[in-house]
Amino acid sequence: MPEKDTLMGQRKKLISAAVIAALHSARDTGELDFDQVKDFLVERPREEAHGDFAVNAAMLMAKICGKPPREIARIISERLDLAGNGIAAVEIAGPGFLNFRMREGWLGEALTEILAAGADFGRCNVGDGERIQVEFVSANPTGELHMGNARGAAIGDSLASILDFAGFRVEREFYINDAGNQIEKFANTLNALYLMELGQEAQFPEDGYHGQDLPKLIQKLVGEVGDKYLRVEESLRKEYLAGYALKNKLADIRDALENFGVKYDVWFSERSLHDSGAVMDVLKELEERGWLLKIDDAIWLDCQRFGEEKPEVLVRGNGIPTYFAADIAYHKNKFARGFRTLIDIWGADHHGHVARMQGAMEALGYDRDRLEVILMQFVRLYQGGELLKMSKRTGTYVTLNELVEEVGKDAARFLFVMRSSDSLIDFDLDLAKSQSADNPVYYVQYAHARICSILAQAAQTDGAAVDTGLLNHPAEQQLILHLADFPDQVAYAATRREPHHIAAYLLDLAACFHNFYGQCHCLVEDQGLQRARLALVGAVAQVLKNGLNLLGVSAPRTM
RNA sequence: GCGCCCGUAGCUCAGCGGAUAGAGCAUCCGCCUCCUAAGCGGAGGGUCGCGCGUUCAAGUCGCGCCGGGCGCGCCA
Repeated sequence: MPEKDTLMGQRKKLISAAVIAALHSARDTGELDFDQVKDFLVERPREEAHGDFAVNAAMLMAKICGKPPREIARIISERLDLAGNGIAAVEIAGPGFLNFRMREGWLGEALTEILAAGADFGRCNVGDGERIQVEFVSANPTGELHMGNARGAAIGDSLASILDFAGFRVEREFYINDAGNQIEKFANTLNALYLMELGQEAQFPEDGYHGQDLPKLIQKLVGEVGDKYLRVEESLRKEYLAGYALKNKLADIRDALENFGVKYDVWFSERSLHDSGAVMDVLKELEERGWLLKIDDAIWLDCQRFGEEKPEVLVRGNGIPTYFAADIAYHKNKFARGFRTLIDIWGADHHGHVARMQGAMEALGYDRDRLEVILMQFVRLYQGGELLKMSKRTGTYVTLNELVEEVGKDAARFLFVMRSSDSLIDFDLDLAKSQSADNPVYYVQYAHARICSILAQAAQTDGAAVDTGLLNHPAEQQLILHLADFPDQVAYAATRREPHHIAAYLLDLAACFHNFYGQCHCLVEDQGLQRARLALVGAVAQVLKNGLNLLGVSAPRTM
């Protein structure tokens, strides 16, 4: 059961218990015959006419009991003990659903609970204190962050917030790829740029980095140190240049992410794994466990043992370990830090890496399922109706900073996080910029601003108690139902690791509010009714804010 | 060729094995003497890619096709 003690979860539990008791009672009298009750669902039906909660137990038990579903539903309903659990009525419907209607006033009680919980409403405990780490973006510090990184940042940060709200102990981590081939290429590029900037003969490397940010960085460096490194040995110069550039690029990345509302708990250096010997240690461990193969001077992981097509290189013939080797050491390190579950968010182009990474965890004796990888499909950029090919290497890409500047943090984050990570996003820059008022995020934010405006205009509260029983308009009841559902939505999104459900929920809640707004006035003569409605919209504002907060989107008081 | 993801309204996408498949945009028709019209109400628009299977029940699960994206390196 994803919901433990949530508002709706409590009610569902009561109904579930009542149904189970009825089934057992029927078996005791011999009316029904079965070994055990199948796991049935207590859910909120889409149709209002189908009551407050629907149960599919009768349909699931039909085969075991050898009776038609509606017959079983009748037996259950006759044996239900409705006393003391808030259930007002049950009816049999459709193919054998049991539709439950709660006692009048239960929504009022729910609203009271929501108001009491305030900023904490929506918290649940599916995580049960489990330590979980979300690693995301982890872009090479050789360039600027692009749209794909932005999507990863939005998804990762929101997921971490949702997990936290759902009772996990979460840490956000950025893995710095400050070692390996890329860094070598990076250093070569910087070296060439440095020499060129000082008017020296130099050839730009064929596989160098073309980002516009690098020449600027070199100019800045020359301004600081001049030609001091012209006369030192090339390898030392490269090391210095790479170190300088990495420090600067990393600071830029950190700033860009903070502008996007993302803050990490840990920045973890790949290089530190090499320096500390952790990479060598893990290779040794794999060897002791018998997972290594030696072919053509290279050392391979025997991936076929966990069902992969071919072995994978861990140490090249030249003695330099691959990225994969470092990544294994890295993930072992994560487990050693005490995380029960690791979540990595990668681009779809890395999917080939998933199975062997999980396999490597298995080789080290960990349960492979404790490493979860979320693959996100690409962001395709369009401008002027044309596809923009993004390439960090050739320097043609839209940066995260440009995105924040032109589209805005709120709109960009919402756009990324409202879609499932499985779906390929076609991002039309012109549309995002020019028609930003059409962005769904404003629909949600507008609902919040509208409520703040109402609350600001309301006369100060006289402190009298709110009579939630006055909220019996269908639009009011629908609103409360939506509000009450929030904790379950959080639990669901956390369990599935899918932040987009929260965005969908908020759009739904906003729609529900806007509909209510058209039908019911809050500032009315009747003071009792006004108090009740102000309490209701106050709860809506609170839930909108709580939800937007999970997505890293602001809840403006005015728009 | 093999692996992963996707295919749902004209477009972009939701959809926890359940009841009459939804939203936004676009099109059309209404709604500001009234708490923010960045809003609301209504209309049209669907062989849920195709086929077979599992199930009381399939957009949802399984298998096979078709179409698109991405991978398949002593790169990361």
